[in-house]
Amino acid sequence: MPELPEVETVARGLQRELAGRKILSVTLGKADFIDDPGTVERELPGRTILSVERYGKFLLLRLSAGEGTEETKEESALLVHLGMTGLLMPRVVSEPQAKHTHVVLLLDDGRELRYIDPRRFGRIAYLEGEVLRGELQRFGADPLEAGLAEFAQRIRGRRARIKALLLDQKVLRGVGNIYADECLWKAKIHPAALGARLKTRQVEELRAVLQEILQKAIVLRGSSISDFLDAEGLPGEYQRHHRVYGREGKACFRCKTAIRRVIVAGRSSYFCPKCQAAPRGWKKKRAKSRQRASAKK
DNA sequence: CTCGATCCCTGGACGC
DNA sequence: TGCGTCCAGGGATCGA
Repeated sequence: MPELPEVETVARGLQRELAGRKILSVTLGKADFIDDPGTVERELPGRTILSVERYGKFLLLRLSAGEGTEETKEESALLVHLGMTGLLMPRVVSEPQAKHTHVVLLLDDGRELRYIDPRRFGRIAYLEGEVLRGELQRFGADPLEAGLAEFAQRIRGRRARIKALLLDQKVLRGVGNIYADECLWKAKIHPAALGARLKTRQVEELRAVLQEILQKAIVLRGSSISDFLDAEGLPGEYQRHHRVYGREGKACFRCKTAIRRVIVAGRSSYFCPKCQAAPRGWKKKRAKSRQRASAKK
């Protein structure tokens, strides 16, 4: 599941491989996850990939201006979200296509950029000018760049649970379920804690831990827990450093207490019940909602 | 504003 | 071997 470190890894690989390459043609398979397939097919051929950047969990392929629009010089880009199972990698044309290959961009060097995504939870969109800028503005701060003041304001100004805030791309762009749990464990904050209730000290710690863990994960080329591969087709290594994610029932690395899993913000959340103290009222609230759920049946 | 529920989708795990 | 069922989860959306 590609989150910030995985997308950063792919972006770096693609930048190395694709910068300066020209797109000759576009072939689409199943296109139900593409914003406007017709626009993608029409706009991409003839464009040069200027650069590949990460923006939150998106890959941003910056493109040269289209023909006939030289005077407007509108910036344009192909946005690619890998969803849960998306892979984006250049392959030589002769190599057989993997199953679930939905987008193929033929390049001017004998290779093609292939988008493979079994579940099609990803998203692809060609955007330019004001629309592109508007789309990018919808997202919150990059967790690696956010200063303490901005970070604190984004977290403490909200009453939602910290897990929900970390996953909310309008608050911070790029954090997903795995790194949210890893960071909360390291910062000793319960996933159901309310953002507004966090102490100054905890907010500072959380920001530091986020940056430390994300940076470390980037160095190790991300986490490959199901099927993530980078632009070269290589898995990441950070899954070996996971401390809580996917470790229900196993001993906490700090205190040996059994790691537990609860649903917070609709997502599996792994935490240590001893290191990460539950907020007031949380246990009662959970019991109640579980009662409701079983009464329904 | 915040919550939970529901949908999208396929592959893998599991039970029989 | 082959079913059926459940689960994984990022994000959009909707009603409470």
